[in-house]
Amino acid sequence: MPELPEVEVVRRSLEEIFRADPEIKKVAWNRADLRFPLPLAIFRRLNRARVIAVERRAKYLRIEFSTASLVVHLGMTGGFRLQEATDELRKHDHVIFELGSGRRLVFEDPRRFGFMLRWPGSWESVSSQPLGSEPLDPAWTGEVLKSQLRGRQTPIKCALMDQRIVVGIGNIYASEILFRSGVRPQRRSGRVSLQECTKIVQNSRLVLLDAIRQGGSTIRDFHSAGEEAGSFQESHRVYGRAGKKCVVCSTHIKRSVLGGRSTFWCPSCQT
DNA sequence: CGCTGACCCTGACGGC
DNA sequence: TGCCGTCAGGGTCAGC
Repeated sequence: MPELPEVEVVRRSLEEIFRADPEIKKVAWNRADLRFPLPLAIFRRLNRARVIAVERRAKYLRIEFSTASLVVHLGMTGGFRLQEATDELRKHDHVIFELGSGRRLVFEDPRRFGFMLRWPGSWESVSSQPLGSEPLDPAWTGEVLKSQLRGRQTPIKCALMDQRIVVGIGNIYASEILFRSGVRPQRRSGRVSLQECTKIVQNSRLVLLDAIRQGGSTIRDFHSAGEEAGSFQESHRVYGRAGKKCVVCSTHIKRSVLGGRSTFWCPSCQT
Protein backbone atom coordinates (compact mmCIF):
# COMPACT_ATOMS: atom_id res chain seq x y z
CA MET A 1 0.00 0.00 0.00
CA PRO A 2 2.22 2.73 1.21
CA GLU A 3 5.15 4.59 -0.26
CA LEU A 4 6.43 7.88 1.10
CA PRO A 5 3.36 9.95 0.10
CA GLU A 6 0.91 7.50 1.65
CA VAL A 7 2.95 7.23 4.85
CA GLU A 8 3.16 11.02 5.04
CA VAL A 9 -0.62 11.30 4.50
CA VAL A 10 -1.13 8.84 7.35
CA ARG A 11 1.30 10.78 9.52
CA ARG A 12 -0.58 14.02 8.97
CA SER A 13 -3.96 12.47 9.64
CA LEU A 14 -2.66 10.87 12.85
CA GLU A 15 -1.28 14.22 13.90
CA GLU A 16 -4.68 15.80 13.36
CA ILE A 17 -6.50 13.05 15.24
CA PHE A 18 -4.12 13.27 18.19
CA ARG A 19 -4.25 17.07 18.25
CA ALA A 20 -7.95 16.82 19.11
CA ASP A 21 -7.70 13.61 21.12
CA PRO A 22 -4.21 13.30 22.58
CA GLU A 23 -4.80 10.86 25.42
CA ILE A 24 -4.57 7.09 25.17
CA LYS A 25 -6.86 5.33 27.63
CA LYS A 26 -5.45 1.92 26.87
CA VAL A 27 -4.18 -0.32 24.10
CA ALA A 28 -5.68 -3.69 23.23
CA TRP A 29 -4.59 -6.32 20.72
CA ASN A 30 -6.14 -9.29 18.97
CA ARG A 31 -2.95 -11.22 18.30
CA ALA A 32 0.60 -11.09 19.62
CA ASP A 33 2.46 -10.66 16.34
CA LEU A 34 2.37 -9.11 12.91
CA ARG A 35 5.61 -9.41 10.95
CA PHE A 36 7.34 -9.30 14.34
CA PRO A 37 6.06 -9.86 17.86
CA LEU A 38 4.10 -6.83 19.07
CA PRO A 39 5.70 -4.77 21.88
CA LEU A 40 3.12 -5.75 24.50
CA ALA A 41 5.16 -4.37 27.39
CA ILE A 42 5.18 -0.97 25.67
CA PHE A 43 1.44 -1.20 25.02
CA ARG A 44 0.87 -1.65 28.75
CA ARG A 45 2.92 1.47 29.45
CA LEU A 46 0.63 3.53 27.22
CA ASN A 47 -2.30 3.51 29.67
CA ARG A 48 -3.18 7.16 30.18
CA ALA A 49 -0.19 8.31 28.13
CA ARG A 50 -0.38 11.38 25.91
CA VAL A 51 0.79 11.59 22.31
CA ILE A 52 3.63 14.08 21.94
CA ALA A 53 4.47 13.81 18.23
CA VAL A 54 4.12 11.72 15.08
CA GLU A 55 7.19 11.70 12.84
CA ARG A 56 8.14 10.05 9.57
CA ARG A 57 11.47 8.93 8.17
CA ALA A 58 11.51 6.89 4.96
CA LYS A 59 8.39 4.69 5.12
CA TYR A 60 8.54 4.44 8.91
CA LEU A 61 6.39 6.27 11.42
CA ARG A 62 7.40 7.09 14.96
CA ILE A 63 4.66 7.82 17.47
CA GLU A 64 6.11 9.51 20.53
CA PHE A 65 4.07 9.17 23.70
CA SER A 66 4.71 10.68 27.11
CA THR A 67 5.80 7.30 28.49
CA ALA A 68 7.33 5.46 25.51
CA SER A 69 7.57 5.53 21.70
CA LEU A 70 6.60 3.17 18.91
CA VAL A 71 7.94 2.69 15.41
CA VAL A 72 5.34 1.57 12.86
CA HIS A 73 5.71 0.25 9.33
CA LEU A 74 2.59 -0.25 7.21
CA GLY A 75 4.03 -3.03 5.04
CA MET A 76 1.80 -3.57 2.00
CA THR A 77 -1.65 -3.47 3.55
CA GLY A 78 -1.28 -1.83 6.94
CA GLY A 79 -3.35 1.19 7.90
CA PHE A 80 -5.09 3.10 10.66
CA ARG A 81 -8.80 3.73 10.96
CA LEU A 82 -10.62 5.98 13.42
CA GLN A 83 -13.97 4.70 14.60
CA GLU A 84 -16.57 5.08 17.32
CA ALA A 85 -16.49 2.84 20.40
CA THR A 86 -19.67 1.14 19.25
CA ASP A 87 -18.45 0.33 15.72
CA GLU A 88 -17.68 -3.32 14.99
CA LEU A 89 -14.08 -4.41 14.64
CA ARG A 90 -13.03 -6.13 11.41
CA LYS A 91 -11.28 -9.40 10.76
CA HIS A 92 -7.76 -7.97 10.46
CA ASP A 93 -7.90 -5.32 13.17
CA HIS A 94 -4.85 -6.20 15.23
CA VAL A 95 -4.16 -3.30 17.59
CA ILE A 96 -6.75 -0.96 19.10
CA PHE A 97 -5.85 2.36 20.72
CA GLU A 98 -8.70 3.54 22.90
CA LEU A 99 -8.58 7.34 22.93
CA GLY A 100 -9.61 9.78 25.63
CA SER A 101 -12.85 10.61 23.80
CA GLY A 102 -13.79 6.93 23.72
CA ARG A 103 -13.16 6.67 19.99
CA ARG A 104 -10.81 3.95 18.79
CA LEU A 105 -7.81 4.20 16.54
CA VAL A 106 -7.47 0.77 14.96
CA PHE A 107 -4.42 -0.69 13.20
CA GLU A 108 -5.55 -3.05 10.45
CA ASP A 109 -3.22 -5.17 8.29
CA PRO A 110 -4.58 -8.19 6.37
CA ARG A 111 -1.22 -9.41 5.07
CA ARG A 112 0.67 -8.64 8.27
CA PHE A 113 3.81 -7.44 6.47
CA GLY A 114 3.64 -4.38 8.67
CA PHE A 115 4.96 -4.10 12.20
CA MET A 116 5.01 -2.14 15.41
CA LEU A 117 8.11 -2.14 17.55
CA ARG A 118 9.49 -0.37 20.54
CA TRP A 119 11.27 2.77 19.30
CA PRO A 120 14.92 1.69 19.14
CA GLY A 121 16.30 5.10 20.05
CA SER A 122 17.32 6.38 16.62
CA TRP A 123 16.18 6.27 13.01
CA GLU A 124 19.37 4.50 12.00
CA SER A 125 18.34 1.54 14.15
CA VAL A 126 14.84 1.04 12.74
CA SER A 127 16.20 -0.87 9.73
CA SER A 128 18.90 -3.48 9.42
CA GLN A 129 20.15 -1.54 6.40
CA PRO A 130 21.47 2.02 6.62
CA LEU A 131 18.78 4.42 5.36
CA GLY A 132 19.56 6.43 2.24
CA SER A 133 18.80 10.04 1.36
CA GLU A 134 15.41 11.54 2.19
CA PRO A 135 14.11 12.56 -1.26
CA LEU A 136 12.41 15.76 -0.08
CA ASP A 137 15.61 16.90 1.65
CA PRO A 138 17.36 19.57 -0.47
CA ALA A 139 20.63 17.85 0.40
CA TRP A 140 19.70 15.14 -2.11
CA THR A 141 20.81 16.64 -5.43
CA GLY A 142 21.55 15.43 -8.93
CA GLU A 143 25.25 15.42 -8.05
CA VAL A 144 24.61 13.29 -4.97
CA LEU A 145 22.49 10.82 -6.95
CA LYS A 146 25.11 10.67 -9.70
CA SER A 147 27.77 9.73 -7.16
CA GLN A 148 25.43 7.20 -5.54
CA LEU A 149 24.97 5.51 -8.93
CA ARG A 150 28.57 5.66 -10.14
CA GLY A 151 29.79 2.36 -11.49
CA ARG A 152 26.64 0.48 -10.62
CA GLN A 153 25.13 -2.02 -13.03
CA THR A 154 21.75 -2.38 -11.42
CA PRO A 155 18.79 -0.95 -13.39
CA ILE A 156 18.01 2.65 -12.42
CA LYS A 157 14.52 1.66 -11.29
CA CYS A 158 15.94 -0.86 -8.82
CA ALA A 159 18.37 1.79 -7.56
CA LEU A 160 15.52 4.27 -7.02
CA MET A 161 13.69 1.66 -4.98
CA ASP A 162 16.82 0.70 -3.01
CA GLN A 163 16.22 2.22 0.43
CA ARG A 164 19.98 2.32 1.03
CA ILE A 165 20.28 4.90 -1.77
CA VAL A 166 17.09 6.97 -1.43
CA VAL A 167 14.18 6.19 0.87
CA GLY A 168 10.44 6.26 0.40
CA ILE A 169 10.23 5.56 -3.33
CA GLY A 170 8.41 2.29 -4.02
CA ASN A 171 7.06 0.50 -7.04
CA ILE A 172 4.46 3.02 -8.22
CA TYR A 173 6.45 6.19 -7.83
CA ALA A 174 9.67 4.72 -9.28
CA SER A 175 7.88 4.13 -12.61
CA GLU A 176 6.15 7.51 -12.49
CA ILE A 177 9.36 9.43 -11.70
CA LEU A 178 11.31 7.72 -14.48
CA PHE A 179 8.56 8.38 -17.01
CA ARG A 180 8.55 12.07 -16.18
CA SER A 181 12.35 12.08 -16.40
CA GLY A 182 12.49 10.36 -19.80
CA VAL A 183 14.72 7.57 -18.52
CA ARG A 184 14.02 3.88 -19.17
CA PRO A 185 13.72 1.80 -15.99
CA GLN A 186 16.13 -0.80 -17.39
CA ARG A 187 19.00 1.66 -17.92
CA ARG A 188 22.15 0.68 -16.06
CA SER A 189 22.47 3.05 -13.10
CA GLY A 190 26.04 4.00 -13.96
CA ARG A 191 24.86 5.03 -17.42
CA VAL A 192 22.49 7.73 -16.17
CA SER A 193 23.96 11.18 -16.90
CA LEU A 194 24.30 14.02 -14.41
CA GLN A 195 21.63 15.94 -16.31
CA GLU A 196 19.28 12.98 -16.04
CA CYS A 197 20.10 12.52 -12.35
CA THR A 198 19.12 16.13 -11.80
CA LYS A 199 15.83 15.55 -13.60
CA ILE A 200 15.18 12.40 -11.56
CA VAL A 201 15.78 14.27 -8.29
CA GLN A 202 13.55 17.17 -9.33
CA ASN A 203 10.79 14.87 -10.58
CA SER A 204 11.01 12.78 -7.42
CA ARG A 205 10.18 15.85 -5.37
CA LEU A 206 7.44 17.00 -7.76
CA VAL A 207 5.76 13.60 -7.92
CA LEU A 208 6.02 12.84 -4.20
CA LEU A 209 4.80 16.29 -3.14
CA ASP A 210 1.98 16.23 -5.66
CA ALA A 211 0.95 12.78 -4.44
CA ILE A 212 0.96 13.99 -0.82
CA ARG A 213 -1.19 16.96 -1.85
CA GLN A 214 -3.66 14.58 -3.47
CA GLY A 215 -3.86 12.31 -0.44
CA GLY A 216 -1.72 9.53 -1.92
CA SER A 217 -2.62 6.81 -4.43
CA THR A 218 -5.64 4.67 -3.59
CA ILE A 219 -5.54 1.61 -5.84
CA ARG A 220 -7.13 -1.04 -3.68
CA ASP A 221 -7.63 0.12 -0.17
CA PHE A 222 -5.27 2.87 0.91
CA HIS A 223 -6.80 5.60 3.05
CA SER A 224 -5.70 8.11 5.66
CA ALA A 225 -6.36 7.41 9.33
CA GLY A 226 -9.45 9.54 8.84
CA GLU A 227 -10.56 7.10 6.12
CA GLU A 228 -10.16 9.50 3.19
CA ALA A 229 -9.08 7.92 -0.09
CA GLY A 230 -6.33 9.53 -2.18
CA SER A 231 -6.67 10.60 -5.79
CA PHE A 232 -3.11 10.53 -7.14
CA GLN A 233 -3.88 7.28 -8.97
CA GLU A 234 -5.72 9.49 -11.46
CA SER A 235 -2.41 11.19 -12.17
CA HIS A 236 -0.52 7.95 -12.86
CA ARG A 237 0.86 8.19 -16.37
CA VAL A 238 2.38 4.72 -16.69
CA TYR A 239 1.79 2.66 -13.55
CA GLY A 240 -0.91 0.06 -14.18
CA ARG A 241 -1.40 1.30 -17.77
CA ALA A 242 0.23 -1.54 -19.76
CA GLY A 243 -1.17 -1.68 -23.30
CA LYS A 244 -2.82 1.72 -23.00
CA LYS A 245 -1.72 4.78 -24.91
CA CYS A 246 0.98 7.05 -23.57
CA VAL A 247 -0.62 10.31 -22.47
CA VAL A 248 2.18 12.22 -24.22
CA CYS A 249 2.82 10.37 -27.50
CA SER A 250 0.11 7.64 -27.77
CA THR A 251 2.67 4.81 -27.98
CA HIS A 252 1.49 1.71 -26.10
CA ILE A 253 2.81 1.55 -22.52
CA LYS A 254 4.92 -1.53 -21.82
CA ARG A 255 5.13 -3.69 -18.74
CA SER A 256 8.03 -5.88 -17.68
CA VAL A 257 9.50 -7.22 -14.48
CA LEU A 258 12.55 -5.78 -12.76
CA GLY A 259 13.75 -7.03 -9.42
CA GLY A 260 10.61 -9.13 -9.28
CA ARG A 261 8.31 -6.09 -9.48
CA SER A 262 6.00 -4.91 -12.28
CA THR A 263 7.52 -2.01 -14.16
CA PHE A 264 5.78 0.33 -16.61
CA TRP A 265 7.29 2.64 -19.19
CA CYS A 266 6.80 4.32 -22.54
CA PRO A 267 9.24 2.94 -25.12
CA SER A 268 9.05 6.18 -27.06
CA CYS A 269 9.29 8.85 -24.34
CA GLN A 270 11.92 7.05 -22.28
CA THR A 271 15.43 6.27 -23.54
C1' DC B 1 29.15 -6.28 -5.66
C1' DG B 2 24.77 -7.50 -7.69
C1' DC B 3 21.28 -10.37 -9.38
C1' DT B 4 17.46 -13.94 -8.79
C1' DG B 5 14.19 -16.18 -6.41
C1' DA B 6 11.97 -17.39 -2.24
C1' DC B 7 9.61 -16.02 1.68
C1' DC B 8 6.47 -13.65 5.03
C1' DC B 9 0.48 -13.39 4.44
C1' DT B 10 -4.35 -12.57 2.75
C1' DG B 11 -7.53 -11.16 -0.70
C1' DA B 12 -9.16 -9.92 -5.31
C1' DC B 13 -9.80 -11.23 -9.84
C1' DG B 14 -10.01 -13.78 -14.24
C1' DG B 15 -10.32 -18.19 -16.63
C1' DC B 16 -12.22 -22.58 -16.87
C1' DT C 1 -20.45 -22.26 -7.54
C1' DG C 2 -15.76 -23.44 -6.92
C1' DC C 3 -11.07 -24.27 -7.89
C1' DC C 4 -6.64 -22.59 -9.63
C1' DG C 5 -3.19 -19.46 -10.97
C1' DT C 6 -1.63 -14.78 -10.78
C1' DC C 7 -0.97 -10.53 -8.87
C1' DA C 8 -0.64 -6.81 -5.20
C1' DG C 9 1.86 -0.16 -2.87
C1' DG C 10 7.43 -3.82 1.19
C1' DG C 11 11.53 -5.74 3.06
C1' DT C 12 14.96 -9.49 4.05
C1' DC C 13 17.81 -13.31 3.14
C1' DA C 14 20.34 -17.24 1.01
C1' DG C 15 22.69 -18.69 -2.92
C1' DC C 16 25.13 -18.10 -6.97
